[in-house]
Amino acid sequence: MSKEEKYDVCETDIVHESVVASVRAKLPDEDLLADVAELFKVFGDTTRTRILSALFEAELCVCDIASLLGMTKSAVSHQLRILRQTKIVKNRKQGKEVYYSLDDEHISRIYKMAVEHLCEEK
Amino acid sequence: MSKEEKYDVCETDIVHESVVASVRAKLPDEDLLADVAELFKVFGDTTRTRILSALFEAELCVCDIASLLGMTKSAVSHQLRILRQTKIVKNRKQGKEVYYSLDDEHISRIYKMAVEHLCEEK
DNA sequence: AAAACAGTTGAACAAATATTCAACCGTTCA
DNA sequence: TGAACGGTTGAATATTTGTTCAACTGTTTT
Repeated sequence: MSKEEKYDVCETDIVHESVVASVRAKLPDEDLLADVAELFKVFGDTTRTRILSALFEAELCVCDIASLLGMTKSAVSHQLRILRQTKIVKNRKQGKEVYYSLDDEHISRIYKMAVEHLCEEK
Repeated sequence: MSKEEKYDVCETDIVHESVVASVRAKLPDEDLLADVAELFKVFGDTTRTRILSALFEAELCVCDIASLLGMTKSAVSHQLRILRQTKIVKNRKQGKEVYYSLDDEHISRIYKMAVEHLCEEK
């Protein structure tokens, strides 16, 4: 146990070893944590939250959303792909148009809860 | 109304104008949306979610957290600053050590809700 | 069949962000 | 007082991520 072992990582002596050990035992596994972070990351972008709050009101095609947000269809489509991959949004093709709507009520509630929280705060 | 006005933004003819108008009227204001996105962005990082799930279990000093996550104190401190600025975490100084704990129960519930949601899904 | 349109995609670019590194501050203890 | 330690900070670097641009697919319409 040379002094050289005590780098910046600080994993010796002074740390409250017993507390750290007990917390470590209770930590959720890394896979779950990664999923949680990924879900929140999806909500953590203004463009996507704008898209979502639009879809809370109605089913919309890409062109509608683009016009609503004042963005190009391309930019919107890119973000819709992310929302689709994370199962937050689903789509339905009709003729030339692709209509998007919310996929998961469960996830919607998380989002609305946050909005309400922030509303109260003000 | 020349043809040149119809760029990629697609804000003419074919769009479902009445639907778009009614949705636009119901959209939350931009400030709120920005706040929502910002809050989620904070949760949207693996390091921060790991820190938070540790603090759910116990109050911890920076050194504890660093050792728990296998990261440098500096990296942890940078992330704690973000969590502090967004009022998700608070700190208490005692001697040389700074102890961190969760600040807002309200926000904690949002986080836990997401974790539960993802647990069920599996 | 060809033109027009809705939407997607991949590469390139620009902006945002996490970690590292080194220097620093404040407290404790010899 | 000064060395040791916990913690913070700012600049630099590396990575991630959002938007743009141009090319493309598939459907409708003439």
